[in-house]
Amino acid sequence: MRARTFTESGRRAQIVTAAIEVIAEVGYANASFSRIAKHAGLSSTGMISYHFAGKDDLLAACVAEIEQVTGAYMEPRIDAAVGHVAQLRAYIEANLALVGEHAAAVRALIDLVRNAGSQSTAVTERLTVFENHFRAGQAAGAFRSFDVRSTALALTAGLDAVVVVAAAEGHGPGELARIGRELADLYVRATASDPEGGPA
Amino acid sequence: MRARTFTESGRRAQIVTAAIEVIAEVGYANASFSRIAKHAGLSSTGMISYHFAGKDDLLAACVAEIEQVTGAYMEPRIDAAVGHVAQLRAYIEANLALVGEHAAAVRALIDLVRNAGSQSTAVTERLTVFENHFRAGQAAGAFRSFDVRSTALALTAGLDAVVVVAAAEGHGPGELARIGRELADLYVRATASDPEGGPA
Amino acid sequence: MRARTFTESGRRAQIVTAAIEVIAEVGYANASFSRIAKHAGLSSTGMISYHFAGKDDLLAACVAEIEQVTGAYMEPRIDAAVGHVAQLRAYIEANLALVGEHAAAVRALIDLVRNAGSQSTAVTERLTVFENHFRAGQAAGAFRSFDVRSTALALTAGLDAVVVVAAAEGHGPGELARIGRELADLYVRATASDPEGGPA
Amino acid sequence: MRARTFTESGRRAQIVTAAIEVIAEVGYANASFSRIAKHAGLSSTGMISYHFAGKDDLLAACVAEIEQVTGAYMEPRIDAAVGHVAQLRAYIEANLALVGEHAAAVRALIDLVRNAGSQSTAVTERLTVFENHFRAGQAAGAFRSFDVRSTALALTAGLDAVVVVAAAEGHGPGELARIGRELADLYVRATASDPEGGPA
DNA sequence: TATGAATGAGGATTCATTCAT
DNA sequence: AATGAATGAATCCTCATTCAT
Repeated sequence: MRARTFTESGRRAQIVTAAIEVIAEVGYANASFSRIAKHAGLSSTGMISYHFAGKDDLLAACVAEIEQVTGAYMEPRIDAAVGHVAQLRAYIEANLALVGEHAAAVRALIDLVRNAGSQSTAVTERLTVFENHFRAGQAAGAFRSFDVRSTALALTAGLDAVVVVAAAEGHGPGELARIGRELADLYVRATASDPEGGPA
Repeated sequence: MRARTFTESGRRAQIVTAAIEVIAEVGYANASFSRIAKHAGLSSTGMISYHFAGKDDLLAACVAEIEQVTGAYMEPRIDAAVGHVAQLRAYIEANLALVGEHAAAVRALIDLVRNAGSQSTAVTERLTVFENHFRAGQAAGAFRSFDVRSTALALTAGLDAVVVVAAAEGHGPGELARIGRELADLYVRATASDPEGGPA
Repeated sequence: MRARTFTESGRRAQIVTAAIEVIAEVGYANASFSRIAKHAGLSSTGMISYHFAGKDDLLAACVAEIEQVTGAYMEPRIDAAVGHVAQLRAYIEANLALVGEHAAAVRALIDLVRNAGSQSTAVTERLTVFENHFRAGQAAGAFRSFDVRSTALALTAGLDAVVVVAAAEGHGPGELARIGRELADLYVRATASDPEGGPA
Repeated sequence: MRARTFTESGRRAQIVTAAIEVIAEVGYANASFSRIAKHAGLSSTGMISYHFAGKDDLLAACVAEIEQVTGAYMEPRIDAAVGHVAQLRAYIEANLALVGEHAAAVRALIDLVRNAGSQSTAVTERLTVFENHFRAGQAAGAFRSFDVRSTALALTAGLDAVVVVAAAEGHGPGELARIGRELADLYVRATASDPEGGPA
């Protein structure tokens, strides 16, 4: 029933799960210890402070938990794709598909990243992954030459926005797949290497 | 020196300016009346409540003020461009250039949009503008056929992310122009109509 | 149109009238300068502070105004009655009839008396009037022998309560007259001198 | 020393007791959390908010506590009386006697009922009790025919007023008993059924 | 006379955290 | 390991009053 990371155990995991659901429901800004404790069925917030060093610690644990869950879902799908372009497409489509499976986790993660992103190391990681992927793809001729940093930033942020809206609107798998293809098309074209000659 | 909307006067404008700077500095979540009052050199938060009906009112005034300032900067530049594609490019480049002129305003606006966006009408407007622009461009053959909603969402969110980082890093005009061209390239390619034949 | 005491003039009277209406509407506790100023069409509360030494002063002016209005209505009716018992009855019936004519004033007055009564001299006056009336009536054999103080207190407070409810329920003149007779009967019997023999 | 309801325990009861005393001292309108906390020896108002959902909750707890205390005092005395008239008299005399035992509670209760009465169910109850008592007594021939509603209202309000003043003046038991008899006489006469013939 | 901006204390409430048990 | 009471700072907001214009 309850998703739990292998590193978490018992109460910690229970609180993390509750926190994720609360963040998904009321947003990062309104996710107080009070609300989380109530959602977790705890009678006091002291319980949370006891198990976590502070709010940052709890939030970091949430990020870790979500990444564990989402990674387990997305990684095999990405790895199944062959080639830099196909993997980019696979990433995007898997991310949209993920919305259908773990809507709360996805919404919570994006909210967390937006608001507490600067502190977490886990947060900057995805950007680096994208940058490296783009650089490798460029070297292999799969992507055209562009500024990997700005591009990675723009594309991941855009993807997040689409995912959040999709999660909020509660689409079925079919519609999510369609949106995933749309966005993948968009990003693939944006980064595609030019055919011989190329544009002026 | 102080930007002010024609409808604002005296203290109201002063408070709005302070609020924008505070939001840009510490973020929407931490922009309390206390901090804003201190930043504005006011002795109490009652002053703010005196001039604004509530936090929402103040925030709305901030959005209005920023949009006034940014609109005055960007609109002529966009209007100077001819054609749907050129205008898309102009929008993006103008937005990056704006960072050099009004960094605080830009950062504050994006934070405001992210956090209080759902309430404001002004907030959803830009999305609609993009959607309409895409639709018109598609009809004119300037853009390929794509889902205007998801695309508008992804591109505006991506643009915002790049702008925020650029603002935070304090680039000079030259670097900002370069990033603007990069992003414009990215988005133009993403939305370009296919040459004859086109891809499979 | 506007009821005004001869001692009041212009702005003061306007503010007093507004204050009475506000007290009648939202109650003494919620009758802030803000609300009164708004109701009076004034743009600031400073206006009120300018014309009145303080809240107590304004409230005293309200009491005076209301007593002027209600006195003008009730006194002739009471004076028309002959005899102590008949005057008691006339007082009660006139008070209920007054509800139909000046509901707001009556409600405001009772609220004022309840909440600010201890300070005002005007407030304790009615009690004294009742006590004196009872004493005189007792001396004349119209009333039986009872503690005039407790009785005056109990009867005036009971009358007030009935008046408040009657005012709140918006009865027509007929119903108000009926209630007046009911209450007059009650109080006349309560104070009536015993027939020869008297009760056990 | 400290009155406490069986349902209350520890701090809650302590705060309720302090609140009752504060209300009795400075009145409902001025009974702020600040004052109550200070009176209870608490260092912050947060303590109160921690134990009570809000001001309404605290006030409701006060009413419940007082009713518990006063009920325990008055009920046996009323039940000991036989007959409708005797019970009316017993009620009034017990209420005055109660002032000698729990002056603060009585004053606070009346203030609470006056100001926050509309919300509480417990508040309208007494009126209904009186009305039913009168109706039953009328049917039994103990009371004359009168409008039970207006009468119940007038008599309870009058009783409250007398009680409040008596509580404020700090009478001894003897004086309170005298006032009780006075008022009981008054009310019994007011409601007594006519001897054969009846008055003109 | 009149205005309305400014003040600063006080209102209830929520917050993350600590501590004794 | 767990509890839950206690804390006190911080939140936005309303209040009556003052003061310069």
